[in-house]
Amino acid sequence: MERRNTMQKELTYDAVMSYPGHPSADDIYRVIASEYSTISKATVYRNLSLLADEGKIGRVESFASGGIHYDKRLDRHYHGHCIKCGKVVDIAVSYDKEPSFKVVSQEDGFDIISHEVVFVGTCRECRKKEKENGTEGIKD
Amino acid sequence: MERRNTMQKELTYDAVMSYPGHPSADDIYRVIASEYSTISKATVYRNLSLLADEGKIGRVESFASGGIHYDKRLDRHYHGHCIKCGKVVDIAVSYDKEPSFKVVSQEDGFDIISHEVVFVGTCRECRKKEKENGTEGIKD
DNA sequence: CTTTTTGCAAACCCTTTGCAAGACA
DNA sequence: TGTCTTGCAAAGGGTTTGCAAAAAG
Repeated sequence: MERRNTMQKELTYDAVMSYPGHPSADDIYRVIASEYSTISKATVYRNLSLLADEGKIGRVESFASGGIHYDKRLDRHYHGHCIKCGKVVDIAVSYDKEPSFKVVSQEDGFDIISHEVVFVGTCRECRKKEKENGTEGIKD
Repeated sequence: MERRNTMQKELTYDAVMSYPGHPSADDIYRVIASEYSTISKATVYRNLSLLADEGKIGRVESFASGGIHYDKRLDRHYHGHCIKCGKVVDIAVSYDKEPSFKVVSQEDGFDIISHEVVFVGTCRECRKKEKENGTEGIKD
């Protein structure tokens, strides 16, 4: 499988690099389509997946929305997943104590490749919206 | 909203409690449908979601498959997500050092409710399958 | 030229929803 | 009774796939 360079591939990569935050595939598609209207959604999906597989961009599973988000940052860092809107945001944290895990039981035979720490919560925009609407406590 | 008990709700709960591992909604549906063939998939989905919201069963987002899995265990424990088949398995770990996180920057205004530690890797069945087929290194 | 990549549309998977009929309290 | 819950079928969203035409090397 010899890999070829195409304008669509570059547009996809550039769009991720210049997108603020953690865009979904559809976010990227819309950006590109706005200036290159004939690009296909399938092409964008394929190229994003390819770029992530090649390690050129990051791939983030959203805990909250279930969908896939992409990330220009390749270094190890932490994400917050907003339970209200599903958005993924970078979180700067440090450990008081660095954790180190020890696998106590491998009876299930699971082979650990890596671990992720995911923060779950609410983003500023969603809390602001709730405060404005004052609907926090309202149940049907 | 007064909640009512139905046979479907009990069947759903019982199916989760007796299912080994971490079934998807569809896994549970198939179990119930095999002996109570008129149950609707929507009912199972609704009841699983309800039971999880009520804290009677656990809900697990699968990193690997993107879908939702359910869990009979309600205590805090750790999961391994198989990148090959998407299965969720329990992992017994202990910390050499308990981590404690400190949020260094809240410039993004993210409000942390909880955090999850997710182990990513391969389950025994998938590694066994790979070994048998000997297809590890084969690329198209 | 050969093989990869594209665009299109349809297929797919998993989950949710609208609604009338049925079941619980 | 009143209203919560069910079953059905259809809609939904996010992503993937098959295929012929176009483009890269």
